[in-house]
Amino acid sequence: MDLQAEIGKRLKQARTAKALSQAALAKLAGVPQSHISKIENTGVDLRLSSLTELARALDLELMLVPRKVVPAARSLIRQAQPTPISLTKLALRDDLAKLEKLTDSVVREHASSKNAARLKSRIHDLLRVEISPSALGAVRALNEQLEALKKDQNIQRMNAVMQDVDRLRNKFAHLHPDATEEGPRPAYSLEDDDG
Amino acid sequence: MDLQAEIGKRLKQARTAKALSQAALAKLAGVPQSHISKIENTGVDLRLSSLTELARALDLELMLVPRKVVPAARSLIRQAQPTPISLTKLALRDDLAKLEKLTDSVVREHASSKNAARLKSRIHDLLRVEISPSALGAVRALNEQLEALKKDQNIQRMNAVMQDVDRLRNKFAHLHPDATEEGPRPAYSLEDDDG
DNA sequence: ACTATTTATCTGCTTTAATAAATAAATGTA
DNA sequence: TACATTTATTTATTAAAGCAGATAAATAGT
Repeated sequence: MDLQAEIGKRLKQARTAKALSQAALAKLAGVPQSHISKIENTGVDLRLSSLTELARALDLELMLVPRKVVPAARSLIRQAQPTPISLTKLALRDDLAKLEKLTDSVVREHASSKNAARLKSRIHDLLRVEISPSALGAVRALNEQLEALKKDQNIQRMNAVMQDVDRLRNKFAHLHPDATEEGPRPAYSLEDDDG
Repeated sequence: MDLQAEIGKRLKQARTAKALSQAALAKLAGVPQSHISKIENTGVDLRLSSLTELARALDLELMLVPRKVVPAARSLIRQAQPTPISLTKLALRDDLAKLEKLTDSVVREHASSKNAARLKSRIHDLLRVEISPSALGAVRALNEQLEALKKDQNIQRMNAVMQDVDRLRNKFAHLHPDATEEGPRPAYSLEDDDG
């Protein structure tokens, strides 16, 4: 990949990381939106002045670094980025929120069903447990099953879901034996427990 | 100072540090010499491609660094530079070489003078001692005196110089008592004794 | 489906870096 | 001083970024 494309990619990454649209960045950096699109997609042989304006707007600074220092500098930059695990944690949060919503939908659609009420109870038990980001896939699978249940309540599928819920809950309840005994502890947290 | 000028200055510094002429760098980087002159002196709003070619030729790399990481990165870069003390050591070497030359000149011009012969002997004693870079100023002052002696031998000035030479030698001979007893040990060395 | 937002693409014009040389001026050395 | 090397300045031309908008196409949300 050539440098222009690389810089363009880096700028796009930084922009999206700050949840800015191209138009918003255009305003901040004093560069037309159409130009930003080109820079991000086809690579442009930017002038220093344009690059530094864009960088400034994205809280970046252009530096000339001695080649032998580059690995160390890269390492510094990497440390300052959100880690993949943090991103997975964010994704897990989203999917757990979705799980709760889908459960409510299923219960609402099948209000008279005892099974539905039981399912809801199971799901809520699960949401009270601290779930590791490694369970992202399993949570997603549950969500898919619930989507299907929403459309068509099937007793067998519902039982299968409840079993999966129980299995998942048991997996993480064992890791935290106090979890079931404490009060309403949040099932997930955004706090950084790296330390 | 604006960024273009700053980059130009940085590039000049890197070039001279590598003892490259503008023409030599021009060849390495594939940029005309005339352009390099302009970049270094008036600042040019360079294109990314040009800047990276110049940087590459100077063992530098362009990086986009998050603002909060910049101080740390600067620190890394500073560590990778020759330290002021190393530069002072180089300067001392130059001035000691000059001292030796000037002495020879003075002696040559006043060949029949006993004082000149004595001075030469004193200077050679001094050059056999390990002199610290902190003595750079004193060595320079001696050189100035010798420049004056070259033009006009003055008995009083010569005596003053000899006293200064003795004083300087005594200062560093005390730090290394073995220096006067060992064989012809070099008076100075470029080796890095930081470790 | 409809609407709002975002991004990609296009047009026409201006500016300036880049290109290719040449040479004047400055600096360094013997 | 003479000569070699280095740097600064100049000329003419070309390419492409930059500027100013406008709008088509894609995406996201309800």
